[in-house]
Amino acid sequence: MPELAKAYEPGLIQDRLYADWLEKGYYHADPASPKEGYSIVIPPPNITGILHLGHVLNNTIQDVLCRKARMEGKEVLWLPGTDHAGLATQTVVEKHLRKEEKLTRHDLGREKFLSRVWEWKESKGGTIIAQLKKIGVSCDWERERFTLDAGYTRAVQEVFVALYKKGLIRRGKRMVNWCPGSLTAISDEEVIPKPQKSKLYHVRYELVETPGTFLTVATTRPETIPGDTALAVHPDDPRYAALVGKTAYRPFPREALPIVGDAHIDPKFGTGVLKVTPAHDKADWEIGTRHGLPVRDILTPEGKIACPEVPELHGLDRFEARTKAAALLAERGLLDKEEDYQNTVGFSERADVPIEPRLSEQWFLDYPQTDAALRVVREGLIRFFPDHWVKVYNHWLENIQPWCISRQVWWGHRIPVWYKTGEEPRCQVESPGAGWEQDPDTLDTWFSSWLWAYETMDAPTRKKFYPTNILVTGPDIIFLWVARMIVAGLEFLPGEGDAIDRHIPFQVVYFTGLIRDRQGRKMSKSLGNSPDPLDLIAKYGADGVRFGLMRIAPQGQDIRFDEKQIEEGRNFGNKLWNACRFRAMQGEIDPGADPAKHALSPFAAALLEELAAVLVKVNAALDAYEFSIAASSLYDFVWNDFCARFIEAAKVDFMDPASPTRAGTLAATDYVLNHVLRLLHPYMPFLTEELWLNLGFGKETIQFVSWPKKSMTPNGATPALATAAYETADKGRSLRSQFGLPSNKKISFLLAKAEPGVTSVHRELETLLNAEKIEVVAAAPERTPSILTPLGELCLPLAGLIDPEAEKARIGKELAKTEKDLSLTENKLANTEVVSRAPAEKVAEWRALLDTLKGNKERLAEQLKQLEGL
RNA sequence: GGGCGGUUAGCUCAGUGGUAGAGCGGCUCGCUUACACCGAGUUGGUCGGGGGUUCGAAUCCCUCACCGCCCA
Repeated sequence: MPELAKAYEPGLIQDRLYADWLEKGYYHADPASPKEGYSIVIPPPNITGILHLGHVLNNTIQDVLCRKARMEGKEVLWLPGTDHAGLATQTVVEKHLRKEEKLTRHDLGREKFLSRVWEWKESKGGTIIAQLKKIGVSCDWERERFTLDAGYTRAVQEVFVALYKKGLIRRGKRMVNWCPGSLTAISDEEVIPKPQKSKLYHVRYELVETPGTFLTVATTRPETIPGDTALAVHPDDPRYAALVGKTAYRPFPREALPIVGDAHIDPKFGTGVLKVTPAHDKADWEIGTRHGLPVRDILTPEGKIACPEVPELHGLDRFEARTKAAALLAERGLLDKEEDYQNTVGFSERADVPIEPRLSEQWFLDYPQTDAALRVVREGLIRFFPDHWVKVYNHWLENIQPWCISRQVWWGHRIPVWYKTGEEPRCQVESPGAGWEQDPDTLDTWFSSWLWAYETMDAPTRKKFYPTNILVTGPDIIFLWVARMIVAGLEFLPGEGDAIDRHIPFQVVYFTGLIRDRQGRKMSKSLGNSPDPLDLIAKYGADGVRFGLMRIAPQGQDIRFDEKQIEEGRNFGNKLWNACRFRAMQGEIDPGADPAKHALSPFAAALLEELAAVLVKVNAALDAYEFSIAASSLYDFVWNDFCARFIEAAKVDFMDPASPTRAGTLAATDYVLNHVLRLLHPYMPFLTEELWLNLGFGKETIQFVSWPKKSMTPNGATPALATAAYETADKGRSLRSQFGLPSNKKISFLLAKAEPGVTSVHRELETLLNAEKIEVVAAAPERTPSILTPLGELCLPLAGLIDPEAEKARIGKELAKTEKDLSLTENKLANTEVVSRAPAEKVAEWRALLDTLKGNKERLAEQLKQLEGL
């Protein structure tokens, strides 16, 4: 057996193992396999993305699930890939072009620009995939897909054509969310409302019929005044009802506007008078429609004022124009006042600029299958973890609006609609022939990723692996992606047969929490509070990062990240490494060790019981997707039960070749390590593989060794004695420390009134206490410090050395606590209400506690009495 | 405005009816032949406030406050 290094050094091991795993094709899923299938599709990261902690969390969870499934004997497909991210990628390449060559995409033209984007994609687009590999994910890389692959692209366009033919996709001139930063429409889901500090301008509109009198309007957007085509008031507003039907002058360009009565006006907002700008506000558009008002579009796509009649504003950016408009109003005596005001403004998710409601010609989809989508979740065919997301999902589907799917972007799936002068437009994938021009727009990237769960699979793969078992993603894309994928599955029926549960894209959705910084803030580039996972991996190893994150990520709760937690993950790996190393020092490991075949010490028996318990706990936790509970249970078992207690006690057997329980202790150790390595493998793939192979548990790999569901339970030995010995050691250590005796100094103890079982744990107790010897005596000598333990009265033979006053204080404190507990318990048992209503089981427990406390009280009182004599 | 989540030791969090737990940190010892990425000991909490149900509430109910997220 090769000697293990003194500390686990991940850097030396990870890359070598991962390359080996890929070379052996362990992660390639075989659709012809007779094994039960298990599948996950990765949420495709954006090709412009770089790895952040959210990816690490999300992908580690998927990896844990896949690795466990492999050990459970399933044929696992974890399908990876990337997303073309239309606008984001186009923006990155445009920026690059502008900086390097001072060119815009229009200078190059569509075709040349797109070939530049492809070049960029080939050289830079794989970054995040390479980074993902560093954390050890077990994806089937032979099936890596991209949303702009030829086949995928065709599928997206066919879906468009199919929905068009069903009449669900329509083109229309409507109010859309326009992003002046990236010059495209975006969907409602991509608009982020943000509170803004604005100003409310009170503007006076002169009444035409009664010159010299004014109507005051409160607005946050005076720059849109040139686009006003009416003023509106609530028809029942006593202040203004008489004015309905009259007219008022728009300040600039000066023109008479009708005053209309509209029940949607809130009389309590501002002055109760609204300026109506149908071209630049959704609500105003509706008012305009109701009253047949003209539409004046006074903004360019870039968000500049286009109104030559007002030369002061014409050509100005919308925000400059706002200030300028206010100044113009003030000059003309039409600005009553301006006041600070907080309102909510929609920002473009991508460009982070305020969106502009704008009338434009776009393609819209009326969602099909929304009822079915609600039903499959309501009926539990798709389960959400945590399930409170169901409400959010339902609310969205119940109030669903048409999806604006066209984008004024070049990089993406071009809309399969063709135009020719004098002909009706045609919707089809291929060009109808010469003279036909394709629609210049592309489709929303999500319009391609909603097919991801199955368009990434060929027919045999789909047959074996669709629907996928689980989707692991963030709740921030519940509408953008999750809900739409469900709709797509139900609409396009990619599964086999008629049953609806064969067509849903996944059976479970696990929503991860968000990773925040220590102050609870979102991680962001601008705050610089997002640590680079690759740095963390270099520092703590992939296993350390994985385990550290998983241990603190409770289901669906946001996580406050602290590097300390990753350090703990690394430390835990090292702990396990050293426990294994210590075992290896004791001789050959028996991979098939069976503790049942040997005489066991109480310590080995206790350990095996604890293993059995933790196994149940880990399995239950993982079945419920409670990853952090499983991880911390294993942490606790390995660190405390196995290392801190068992190994220390086992040293007696390890060092004594003649011990009758030596073989049993070694067998128990091997048996437990064998299970622990397997249980930890999904979390810590590299470390466990390295140990598995080095210790000789297996020759090939740990990755397909069976997943432990239950373990043996010992018989014969009395594990309770081990528990008593551990508790006795704790008390003794505390006692020695109170008398200032360092833990590394070998000292002697006396044990009076010893329990009969002591003999079988005597040597272990000496080891645990680091005692020279523990002498069993009939009675404790007077005037020695002592402490009550489950195995007897443990004394330090320090007669003459003790300070009677300090000792009295110590015992007194102990006695006081015991008395307090005692009276609490007594009172409880004296209360007939309690005794009659509490479960009998509890009452018995309290009675037993009462006896123990009574005994302790007597003995402590006796000790105190002895001290009184000093 | 509506909905959801949260508020437990200095920090990060467990704990869904029976005398408050872990890890980290702090403090004191210690390199005892697996591990200083370690060991031993120890210090930390009127469980956000108020009310209620109950023999008994961190835990169930009501209410308020504050923090975060989503939707309008």
